[in-house]
Amino acid sequence: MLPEPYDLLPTTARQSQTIATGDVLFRQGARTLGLYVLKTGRVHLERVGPNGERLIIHRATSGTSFAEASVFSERYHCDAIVMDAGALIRIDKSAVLAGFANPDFARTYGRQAAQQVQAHRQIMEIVGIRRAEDRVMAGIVAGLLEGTVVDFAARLQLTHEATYRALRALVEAGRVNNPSRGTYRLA
Amino acid sequence: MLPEPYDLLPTTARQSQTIATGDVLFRQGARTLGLYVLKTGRVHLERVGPNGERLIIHRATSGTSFAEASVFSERYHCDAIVMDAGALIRIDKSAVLAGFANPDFARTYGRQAAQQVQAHRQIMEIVGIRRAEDRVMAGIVAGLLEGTVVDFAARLQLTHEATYRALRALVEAGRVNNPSRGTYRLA
DNA sequence: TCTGGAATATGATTTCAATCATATGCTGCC
DNA sequence: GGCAGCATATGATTGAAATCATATTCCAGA
Repeated sequence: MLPEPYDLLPTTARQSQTIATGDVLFRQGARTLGLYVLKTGRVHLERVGPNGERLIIHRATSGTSFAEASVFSERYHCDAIVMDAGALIRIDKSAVLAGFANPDFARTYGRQAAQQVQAHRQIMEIVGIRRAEDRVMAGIVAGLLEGTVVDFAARLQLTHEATYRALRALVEAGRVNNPSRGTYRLA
Repeated sequence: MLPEPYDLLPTTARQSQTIATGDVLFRQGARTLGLYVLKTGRVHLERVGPNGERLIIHRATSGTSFAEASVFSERYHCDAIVMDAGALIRIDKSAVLAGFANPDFARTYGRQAAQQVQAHRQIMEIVGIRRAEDRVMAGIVAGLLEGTVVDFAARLQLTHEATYRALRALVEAGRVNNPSRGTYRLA
């Protein structure tokens, strides 16, 4: 199903569509239609700087929403380009704006957003840790190691090699257990 | 005055207080009172991991709010410790929750939160750029260089030395102008 | 006006993560 | 069953940012 809080909006507010690599969902300056929930595939949000520099704003991954702020804007402020084919749901801007009149939707939206902000702040703190070993340890303590080590490394802004080495060092220091190939947990 | 959207809440929902270094605003597990807007000073949010590891969750700076998610929780999930003396305003949890019944407050909250999420995503993308010179350039294009270079460096998760060197390299490459000591802008 | 602290700025050295390379195990699929 | 692709894992080398050091400028405040 749709992630909170958008599951509370009328089903008429959603449009499913499949996307192919290279598709452009919207362009900087185009009138805003709403936000998107990516089911599968990959989408990049890119902005062109004042002197023509391309700048990636965000890389959306499966299960996440993007362009939420477009709901409060007349025009998109970046391009959305499909990197890997997949599927997504577009959620009407007007439905979201109307949804804020429903305290249930509004509170759920607020809770989700506040938790997301907190998670971002924590990741930024962790990414600011210089030593790979300390960073990986903090990432584990924060519960960021749930999927593959490769994904974990990307979230920590480390190469997977550096992450594997740090994991091994932590295991050798007795701070982390490695019960089986590819699984690590706090000692 | 108070930053959006909290300026829309009744003044009775606010309590001003001064804070001294070492003060503890709340502890992990304590009943939640609400969120805070820091006027001056510095506050750290810290969490204790399952095995007793101290982990900084967030470092709040002047003019920003923190513990927003506590509004949706029974207990605080981290400690708030004053690092530098200053002043702050506490905003009642119940007033915020009640505020969501007001569509104007709810939409303003939603807009603020969505924009903050976007800003965080962009900073995370920029921080993921490995080369200091590219990172600094992206930071400038994104408009992150507004205060001091020292603050800019901290936002980029670079040392200020590395940032100064990157700025000099960008100036020498003609990509950035340095009209006067301490001021840099796109060429 | 003097002084202390912070920002600006840059040089020298070190360290440690990125990069490059290689190997193995696992999984899905043709 | 075999092959392709990916995650896991680790070694060797390189490169670039951190660290350490130092100097100047600027500003606030005593």
